[in-house]
Amino acid sequence: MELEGIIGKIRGRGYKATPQRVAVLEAISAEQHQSLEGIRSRCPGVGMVTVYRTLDLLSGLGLVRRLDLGDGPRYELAEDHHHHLICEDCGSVAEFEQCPLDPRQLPEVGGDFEVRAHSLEVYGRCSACR
Amino acid sequence: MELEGIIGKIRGRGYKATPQRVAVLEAISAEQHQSLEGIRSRCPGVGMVTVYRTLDLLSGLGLVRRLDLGDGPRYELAEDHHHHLICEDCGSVAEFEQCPLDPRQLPEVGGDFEVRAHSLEVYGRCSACR
DNA sequence: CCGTAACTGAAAAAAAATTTCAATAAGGTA
DNA sequence: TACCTTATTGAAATTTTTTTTCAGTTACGG
Repeated sequence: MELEGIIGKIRGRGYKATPQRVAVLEAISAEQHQSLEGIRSRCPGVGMVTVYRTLDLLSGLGLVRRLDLGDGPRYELAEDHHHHLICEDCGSVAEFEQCPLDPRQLPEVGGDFEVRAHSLEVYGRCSACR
Repeated sequence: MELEGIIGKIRGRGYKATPQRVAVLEAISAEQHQSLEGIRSRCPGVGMVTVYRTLDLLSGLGLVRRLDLGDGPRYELAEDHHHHLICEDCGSVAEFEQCPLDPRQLPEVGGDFEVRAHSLEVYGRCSACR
């Protein structure tokens, strides 16, 4: 759990590491790609408004990623580089680490676009649904 | 413009090609990755509920893709295979055709996951913002 | 410690999405 | 062509989600 590092980044950028923000962060780190509801239920003491604002802040800082995998928005820690396998039948989401991007081609795609990050979602059917 | 083909697919699956659905389809095809508001303003005669339902239907049929590029949901025709360059400064969205995925690696990522499609978003800064 | 600017949260408001249901119309059939 | 059946539409109401407001609170540098 690298929460310490993330908290350090929050402070480093001039924001306060309040208990509420830390609680939201812990909630997010408990499980990847959670719904808002899931996050909220993991930090019941934090007001809804603060959860929204904290997610905005952390997304803006690039510490948290916001996903749309079909239903409502989902959130996850942006620490590690990984991608998603989304089952179109049951909606389950799995992750995989091995990035199938060809690194030689990525810099070319954009011309003078400065690439900073990327996000890949793979859709299909999971083994259980086959 | 391949609307005829898409309309054929709607009918082929047993759904009716109503004027409202065609109007929504034309609105979507007018510009890629539009917001709901943009689509609505391009087919003012179609009620909001019908727009929502049509987008659900077309997404379900795989004819339209739903995106989350940062702000609200966006939609585009799913005909052609392309990906997105999203500028984190100004929010502009560009497309590119050349898919940088290594096709040899993709089948392996999922184990027994059956891959049907994928979606790639590249984040960074556009040339204008540099 | 103190002071201050950043932060929180309850309530209210606004925005977005969904449900309901009576009326309508597409598209097959005779 | 007229008809019939069933899918579809849309206005209104409802529900859900997100944002705004603002008075009170707190983190943290000095």
